[in-house]
Amino acid sequence: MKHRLYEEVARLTKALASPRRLELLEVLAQGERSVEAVAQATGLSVANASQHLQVLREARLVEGRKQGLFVHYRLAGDDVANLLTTVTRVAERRLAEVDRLIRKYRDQGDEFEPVGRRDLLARVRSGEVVVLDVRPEEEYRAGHIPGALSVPLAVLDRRLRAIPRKAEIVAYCRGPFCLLADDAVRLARARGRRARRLEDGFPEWRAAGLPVETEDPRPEGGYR
Amino acid sequence: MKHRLYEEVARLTKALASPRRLELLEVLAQGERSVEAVAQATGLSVANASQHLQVLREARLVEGRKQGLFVHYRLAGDDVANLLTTVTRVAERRLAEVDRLIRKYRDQGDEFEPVGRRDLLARVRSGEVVVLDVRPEEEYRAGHIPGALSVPLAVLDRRLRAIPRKAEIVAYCRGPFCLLADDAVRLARARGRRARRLEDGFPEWRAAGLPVETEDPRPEGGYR
DNA sequence: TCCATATTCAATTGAGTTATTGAATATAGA
DNA sequence: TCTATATTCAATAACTCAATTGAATATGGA
Repeated sequence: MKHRLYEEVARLTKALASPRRLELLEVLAQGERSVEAVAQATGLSVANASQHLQVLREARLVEGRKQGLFVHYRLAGDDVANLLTTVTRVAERRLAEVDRLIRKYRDQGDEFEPVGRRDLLARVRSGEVVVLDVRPEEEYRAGHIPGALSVPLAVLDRRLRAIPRKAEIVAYCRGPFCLLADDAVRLARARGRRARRLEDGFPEWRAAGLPVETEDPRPEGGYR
Repeated sequence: MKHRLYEEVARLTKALASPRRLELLEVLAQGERSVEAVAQATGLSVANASQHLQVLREARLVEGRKQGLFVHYRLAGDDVANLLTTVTRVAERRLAEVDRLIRKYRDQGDEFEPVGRRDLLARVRSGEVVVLDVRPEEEYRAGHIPGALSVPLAVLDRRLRAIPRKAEIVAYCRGPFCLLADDAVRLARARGRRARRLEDGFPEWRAAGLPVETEDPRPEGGYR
């Protein structure tokens, strides 16, 4: 009956699996607080805070105590505070590791130089690279590099999983001074991918007389 | 910039928030394993195991090493194994606490005696108790106790949240020898609710000439 | 080169989660 | 009793996750 325990552990980790609730716990780690005080401290709406607190209570990570109009919540025990610091420490270590990797790559030299326009087309065709258009979708529809997928920054993290790990990612946006592609590259690298930005952007591509696609041959992106 | 870290911690706990993945980690804690070996050990399909392993890899909880046809996965570090035991220990303690509470209540006497038919109707009307019909939905539709909600066992855990904590829960099923209601009561108590079963079941209720409802006045249950 | 095999991908389906909104409930005090 | 206030409830819409299926990819050996 090992499953029973896994279920229980998962109930607990599920309650922890939300940045909001982690923040709530952090607040409660400082001491007992009313719902409103918690909401204030975290910037959540009162109703939302209340619901999150109930999730935490069902997982027995916090306890509530009603006194007059107020319900005072607090951590359910020292082991909860411990758990919180343990999991945070592991996350910090992982994060530091990622940073270290990135720095190492960056120092390695031209592996992470921006990509030139000339190289790109052939490498897209060969499947060696995946080109991401990280501009808003309307701009993509109005014209984009052939074979590029429309992946606005907001959905990149989610879509990343659907892109083969071995492919190198090349992101582009509106031009050399637009930062969208830089953000995309940073995120992709943080997830362990090889990623570069196109040295300039789509306007320059078009201006150079290179081919442009206006219909999307794989709607929502061939990958997912 | 505290949010950045909460996001990171949540990425990690999200990866842990699945009984399947916890089981995978447990297997990998014993040593390096190929995808197929992991699938075998856990009873998951290979594709499913592979996907879960990738989630774990994105969270940097495991690492993969390709060798020939096989990819060998292993835990990403000692801190992962530690985290795993820490979170399990907390869950165990919570679980034990719940058991203790239940036992305490049970020993307290008639608070947890089954409910008699006579008492029930008045208490439903007063809102003092919530009556749950835990039989399959077809049976509920064919006739049930007035005011009862249809909550088959499979969805009970989910629906429980929508039932006010202060209300006592009374569950019934097919009769005194049917165990559905017992399971429901056990689950509800494990979630910290006051819950009892009806001493017998619906057939006896009907046989006693008590009122029966056949249309559902609050479809899918008035609560959620 | 072709084949067998381990793994991953891509799409789909159903289920669960989150934030938001407005209403309901409960309590203290006038 | 009525009122003001803290909290919770209920419903909804948008998003995210899990399992399944069949196809695609990569590798080692015949």
